Amino acid sequence: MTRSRVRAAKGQGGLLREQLLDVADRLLEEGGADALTIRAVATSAGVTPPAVYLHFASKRELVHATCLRVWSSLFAELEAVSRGVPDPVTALYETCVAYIAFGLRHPSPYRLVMDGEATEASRQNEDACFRYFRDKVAACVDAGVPVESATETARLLCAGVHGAVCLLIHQERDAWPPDTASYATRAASSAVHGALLTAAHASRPSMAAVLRPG
Amino acid sequence: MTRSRVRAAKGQGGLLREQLLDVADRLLEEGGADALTIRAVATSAGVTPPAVYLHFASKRELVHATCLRVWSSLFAELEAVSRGVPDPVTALYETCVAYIAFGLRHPSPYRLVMDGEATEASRQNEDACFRYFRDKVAACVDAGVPVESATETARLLCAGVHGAVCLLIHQERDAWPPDTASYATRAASSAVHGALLTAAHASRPSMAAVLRPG
DNA sequence: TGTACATCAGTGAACGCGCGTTCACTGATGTAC
DNA sequence: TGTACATCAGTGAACGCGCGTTCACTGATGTAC
Repeated sequence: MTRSRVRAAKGQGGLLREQLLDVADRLLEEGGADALTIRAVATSAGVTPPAVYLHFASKRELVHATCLRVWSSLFAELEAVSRGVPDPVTALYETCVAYIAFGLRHPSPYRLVMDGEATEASRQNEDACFRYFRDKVAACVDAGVPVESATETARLLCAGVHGAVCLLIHQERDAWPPDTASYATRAASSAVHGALLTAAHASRPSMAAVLRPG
Repeated sequence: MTRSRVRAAKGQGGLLREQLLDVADRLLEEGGADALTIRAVATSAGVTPPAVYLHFASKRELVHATCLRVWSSLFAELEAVSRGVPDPVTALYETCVAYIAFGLRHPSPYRLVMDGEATEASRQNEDACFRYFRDKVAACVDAGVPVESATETARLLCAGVHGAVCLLIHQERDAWPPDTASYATRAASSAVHGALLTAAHASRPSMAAVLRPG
């Protein structure tokens, strides 16, 4: 709530755009998607609601621009984590851990980009995220991990990490898992093992199959 | 949209309550949580909005009652599926498949009960659902499956199946997986294998660990 | 160097909308006398 | 058997709210003459 915002200089009207996006980030982070209204963003930026329309054609575009920022920071974190990890399976695992950690650190933005309405750009980012995982799986395949289809495996993997994030976000207020961090690593481990194992031989689970794996 | 509903007889006012819940189910199923409004429910039941308040104190209570119905049908389907399956691991797997199938068949109700605001009763049902999975895992442990903690394993399992439902719901309009049904069984298989394997020895994923499992 | 003017970043007040909810009322029906 | 009355399922109109969005306006600032 910047009380008396200084009006931007003549050619610098675009400055407000960045400020609005910063505020939108913060409101989303603190109050969830419901807190992301034109009025709240404007007021918190120290400006009146119509001023928002100087930079965004509609609420939809403001939300969309906010989502693009979330995707960018997710990609940045994923790319940072697997640098310098030679073992491709470990790199895949670390990617999963980073993904889950991102979701837990930014629950509302994560939910917005995952559950929000599907624009063309959001679909592209989802695809890019999926391809990122698939490429990491492909690296494992190149190194000799037996997997039928990298694409199928990546799907199983995405389901696993996404589910872990969802459950932890939903239950974190109840302190469901005693230790969130250790659960995140176990969930990542479970997703990697499950996806690679299922994609390798895809046996129907049974006592016999579980007791004599491989 | 029952145009001219016959007014209930003197002692039978409670009949409307069931009709309202039926309508609420249908609206939720067809239009998602946003379509579940007092006005829409009343109109679709052939009644005026204030009539709803004769049977529900608030919108919150109407939604809550609708959620209870969703939980009931989920539990009924889960319980029906593992009857007569002697192998406990297979029973666990079939439970996962049924869970995912339920989510896919009722995407909006599933999302409502999983992501909706947490009332005391909704928390109890979530706990009951979790316990259902944990008991199925415990049966596997009793039969000799090596698992450190049934509770931890059930958490990994819930994350896996929930993630599979979320991703399939979210992507089904794009026909992301070519064959939804086969993906559902693979996701269930991945969740079971991943959870049991991780809970058994919990090795940090690496090339060596993946190539020499067990 | 001074002044008229176009430009541009924002304001202030209002719009229509759908929502949950309230309140005074109605009209049929079973019951007491 | 007939009638007054209490009960009960619903109606009709309206309330206040927050929302996205629009429109006419303002006032500072750079620029042309």
